Amino acid sequence: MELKQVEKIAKALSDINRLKILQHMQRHQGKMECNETCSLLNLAQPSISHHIKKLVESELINQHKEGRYYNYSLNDKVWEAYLNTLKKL
Amino acid sequence: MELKQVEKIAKALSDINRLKILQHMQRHQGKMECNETCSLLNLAQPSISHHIKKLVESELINQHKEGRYYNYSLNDKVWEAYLNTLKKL
DNA sequence: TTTATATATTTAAAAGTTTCAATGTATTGT
DNA sequence: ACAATACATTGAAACTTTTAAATATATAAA
Repeated sequence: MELKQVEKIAKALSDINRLKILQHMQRHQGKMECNETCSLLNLAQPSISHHIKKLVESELINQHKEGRYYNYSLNDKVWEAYLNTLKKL
Repeated sequence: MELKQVEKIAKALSDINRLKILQHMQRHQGKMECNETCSLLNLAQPSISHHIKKLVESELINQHKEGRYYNYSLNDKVWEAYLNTLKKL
């Protein structure tokens, strides 16, 4: 993976709220409701939306629309590539 | 590793210049001269100093004074813990 | 001991990030 | 169709980061 992409992913991971979002996501098999997440993190809805966007843009996670809701999944390939690039830096 | 520390390390890794510094460091067995690094990255000396400080503060690297120069080494434990925490997030 | 070299610190400007109120859009239930 | 719900976008304030000029400190070399 290029350093530019590593930078982008590290940026996505460099905020405690986004880390908590990822953790929450993982523990709920990608099912995550905005309102619930808002109260979990004590943030307003646009903030959650902004954070999720950063995670999606980093390509760490995929977003699938399911009616009114979204489901999320880790992009394992990108995730692995990030960890491997760092390991071999 | 606590999420707060993951955040700090990710922040340290979230700048292309710091990634290049780490890479350069690794490829030179931790021997790194400031001036050389300045011209490599096209940055002024205080900027390099600032970036290295962030890496040291994140505990990703150790700094050993050797006369007028510094030598650096990866803090393997912290590095591993970071990668493992993310892997198991 | 003076001078040169390597790196750190302070300060301040410019750029980027985080947050949320207000508002917009898409989907579902009545 | 209308109201309710889930989420996105815009715009602006507060805060943080990046950068470098100026200056300081530590070590080595002459």
